[in-house]
Amino acid sequence: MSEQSHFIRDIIIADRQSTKNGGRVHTRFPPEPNGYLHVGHAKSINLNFGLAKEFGGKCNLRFDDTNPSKEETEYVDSIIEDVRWLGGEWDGIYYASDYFQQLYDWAVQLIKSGKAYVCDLTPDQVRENRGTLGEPGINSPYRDRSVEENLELFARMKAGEFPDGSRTLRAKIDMASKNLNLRDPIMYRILHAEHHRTGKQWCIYPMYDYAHGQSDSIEGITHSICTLEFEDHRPLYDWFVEQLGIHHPRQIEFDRLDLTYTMMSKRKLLKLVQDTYVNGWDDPRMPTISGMRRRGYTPESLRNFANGLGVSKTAGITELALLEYHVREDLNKRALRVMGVLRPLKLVLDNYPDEQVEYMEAVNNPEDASAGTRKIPFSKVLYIEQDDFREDPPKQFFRLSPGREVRLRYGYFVTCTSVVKNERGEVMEVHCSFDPASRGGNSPNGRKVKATIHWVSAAHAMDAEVRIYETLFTKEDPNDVSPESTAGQDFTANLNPKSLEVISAKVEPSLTGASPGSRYQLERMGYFCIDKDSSADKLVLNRTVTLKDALAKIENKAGGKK
RNA sequence: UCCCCGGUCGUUCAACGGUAGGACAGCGGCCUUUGACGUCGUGAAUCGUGGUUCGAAUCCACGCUGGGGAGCCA
Repeated sequence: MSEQSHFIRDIIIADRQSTKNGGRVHTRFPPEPNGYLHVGHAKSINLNFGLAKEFGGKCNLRFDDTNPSKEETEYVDSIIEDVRWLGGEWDGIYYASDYFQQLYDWAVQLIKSGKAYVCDLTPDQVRENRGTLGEPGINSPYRDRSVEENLELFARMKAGEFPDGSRTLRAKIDMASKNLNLRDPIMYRILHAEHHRTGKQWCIYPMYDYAHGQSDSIEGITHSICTLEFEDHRPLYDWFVEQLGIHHPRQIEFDRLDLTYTMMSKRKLLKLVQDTYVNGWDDPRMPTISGMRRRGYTPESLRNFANGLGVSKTAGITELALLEYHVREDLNKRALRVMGVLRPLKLVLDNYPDEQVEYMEAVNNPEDASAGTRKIPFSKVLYIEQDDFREDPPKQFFRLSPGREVRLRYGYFVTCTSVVKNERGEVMEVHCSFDPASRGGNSPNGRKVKATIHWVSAAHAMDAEVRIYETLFTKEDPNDVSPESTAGQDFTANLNPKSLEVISAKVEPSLTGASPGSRYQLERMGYFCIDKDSSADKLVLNRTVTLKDALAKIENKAGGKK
């Protein structure tokens, strides 16, 4: 199973052959600490760390912390934890803020060479002078200040003599450029804010465009991989390092990950958290790395997913099904099997001795013989899944129904003899007779049954709270707010009211003491993971993902035909 | 209106002038003490029009179409 090649790998291979950078490969993963990492970042992490590893190079974890008003230490900590969990092995942790002094010195150098100037225009005036997509901008009246004046003003900006927004340092490039990023872009703005690392040491902060390339350069980055929206910034990235005459990393852009039914905008994820549409950044419904970890995803599954994505410049949208495929594949290999009944229906074996308890042997993981077996208590009164019984079974339904025989997994063959209903006509109890010759679920005489269902002994089962998750949004594109819907509607209108369902389930007693984070397959129901909200007397399970469900598919189709 | 980048099965990625292939999804068998897993099979695509060429998904031109771009955000 070799990885597919892609254009970035091809570029790196070509660069190594050309002895550019001395054959070195050095990448970086540069998040801004203004939120939690999400599955989209996993793609970038996988790419940057993966390429470095593949070519015997290095990858830095660098925080792009140039905007103190949005950044927090909490985010730095979570990002480090998430990158580590995903398996990223960084050469070092760096911060753009470590380079503030060097960046400042370089700015002075650009002023001296006549390539930068202090501009006194207000934000509104800057915007007006910038021109439009179709028309050129006009030069700032401060564009031709003398080097001396610029030097003095810039020093005073740094010294804190001016209020926020009153002045900027701009690169002197071309106000008529077709590329708006080249119309004398702002390099520094005044921000009297407390930075999470440098405190109040600085009151001027470099803009992304001025800080990023130079930070890459300082770290000796060879390939600066970023997402497509920075394509238009590349000429500016190149311009700065060329003017400065310093090491010139190559910026390469690729398409960011977009997933159906998933919101990737950090800003909007923040809104979900702040307005409590979800229970924090690590809510298992969130596409954040921490949310997915809590939900039960494994780092391997995320890595395999990211690896299988491919890298291109086509801005597309990946189906959520691909992600689910990778979790199932990984969990199938490693998750221990266990029986649990999500929506219990009482099943009574009329011909089973009242007080008898037998211990049935069950396989822990059919995919892994070394996982061994365990004993599960079996008795006269059991719980089975409500969905596994139908009084009037449709043609394709093979499970339990009046008169029909099925197998209780690892238990016995049982035949439904009668049902007990309440006054509303709902089935409250199912009565069966069992075949003593079928102990363990073995066919006594070659007799076949079409279904095997799971169960739990009523007297021995543990109660568990199970959290069933569906997609957070009802639409493939959460941002698709139909125009007819009243103005003011935003993506929250597409929130799925059924994204979380909490139910009381019955699980086999072997789950006693299961530790938070451990993952299981509840046979026939899906993969689950023990939530951190669990306590000694209360087990809480998150459903990571369902198993593929052939019956559901059949029924959906039948229902769809109507 | 201007600039940049794209357009290959439903989705995603490959094919780098020489047989359009994989994965997921779909469909249909087989297997099955999980309607799971596994396994076998199957349908399904080069945006259009010209041109270059023995030969074009690939090169060129024009058109169509999608994404990005006018933060003192990153």
